[in-house]
Amino acid sequence: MSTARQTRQREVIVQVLQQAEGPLSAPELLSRAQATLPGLGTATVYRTLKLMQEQGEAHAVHLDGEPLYESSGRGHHHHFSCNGCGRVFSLASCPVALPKGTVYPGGFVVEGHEVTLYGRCPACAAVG
Amino acid sequence: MSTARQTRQREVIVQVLQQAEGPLSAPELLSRAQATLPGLGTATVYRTLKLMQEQGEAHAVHLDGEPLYESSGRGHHHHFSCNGCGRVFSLASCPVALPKGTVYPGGFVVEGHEVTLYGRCPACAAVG
DNA sequence: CGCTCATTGAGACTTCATTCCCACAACTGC
DNA sequence: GCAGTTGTGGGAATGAAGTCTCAATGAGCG
Repeated sequence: MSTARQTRQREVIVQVLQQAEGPLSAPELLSRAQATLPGLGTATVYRTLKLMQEQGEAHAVHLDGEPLYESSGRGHHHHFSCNGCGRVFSLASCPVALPKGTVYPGGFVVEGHEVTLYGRCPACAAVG
Repeated sequence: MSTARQTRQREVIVQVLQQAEGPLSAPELLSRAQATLPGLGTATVYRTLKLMQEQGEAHAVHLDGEPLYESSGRGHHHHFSCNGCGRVFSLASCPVALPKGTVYPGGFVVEGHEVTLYGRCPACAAVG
């Protein structure tokens, strides 16, 4: 049995992930965490991410093939990918009404769904 | 200026892609095309795929990080990923009513969307 | 038919995300 | 504070997707 230890690096990684506006790529997460903890290494980020995923504290989403990570516990939500700056945001509301068990024409039984919206984030929309 | 030539391999690749039940991964596409054209190489599949994308005849979608390719010209549609067999299907109907230009709370201007449904395909639902 | 240039196949190579290795550092219980 | 174990950093290693090289092949115009 391993006793998960409380370290400065894990603390920072978790914090960065929780304060992010949406899911982050590993390099982005690393870069943001290094602002607080300059010596932080790649391996540690991945290790911590893996640990968090095993404990259900975080999970991975893929957007256009990019692997992104976000902390769990935000409930049902979807993502908004900005065509301007490329950042990804989490959205609280869900534009889809598809209760689990809905059957689609052809006999497809729906158990879950994922939605990604593309467009302009507030900042990019303001610029034009 | 290059004159795009009509070759047997391109013909087969295009056909396989058009007859597929949904987007295919490159290896899957390769494998299906090899049923008709045994000697077909990886490079040719990627080259043709790239060519088709440049000409708007095909495009890539990413599902859980898997890069999949499908032929264009099917109009607005979404995908259904089977939790049983892992295959991906194209669905004609769209469960989302989000006209381009919709503004989401917070100032997010929607320009497009992508939906993926997860569940059981007809075959897997029948089995249990 | 003959020629030229696009295309092909095979495998080496590149790129990138992620993991491994290992010596050193740092938690935690005592 | 000490011991012992877990965590860390960095660079090498791995694995997978896709691209490149190059000699051989073949499409298509004249």
